[in-house]
Amino acid sequence: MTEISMRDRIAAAIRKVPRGHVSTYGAIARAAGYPGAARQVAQTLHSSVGLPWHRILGAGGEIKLRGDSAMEQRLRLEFEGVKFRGRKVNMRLHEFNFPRARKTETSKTGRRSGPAKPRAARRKPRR
DNA sequence: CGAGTGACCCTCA
DNA sequence: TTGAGGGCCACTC
Repeated sequence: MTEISMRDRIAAAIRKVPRGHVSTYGAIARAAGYPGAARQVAQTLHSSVGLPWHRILGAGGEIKLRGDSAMEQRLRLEFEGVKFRGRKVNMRLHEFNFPRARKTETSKTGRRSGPAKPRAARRKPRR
């Protein structure tokens, strides 16, 4: 059952991000159960309302927005106590870790410890 | 039903 | 560190 739409699930993950913390599209997508669906996270933020969209940043903690939206997001985050490091956010201090997300904890290299799911379709036509 | 788009991510050089 | 390329997935026209 649980015919939950992907957006609802993503929205739920976004709502789990507490104030003063931030997350990335990829992290939200993974926490929602859709690894690689980072783009859908962005669309969900656009379609859904009432979500802390300003707490969602791009990879590396950089704001991928443009124009006034980017400025607003930055202001909102700073207002919540998020520190910015130049144009990027200091994820090291505010990157939220999802409770359900079991990413095998990155050791130290920060890389994913092997593809839990053999993405066979990840073939590269070498050109 | 097909093609294009998008508040993106990851990997390699 | 920065830059470029390829891939993923849902929604819209």
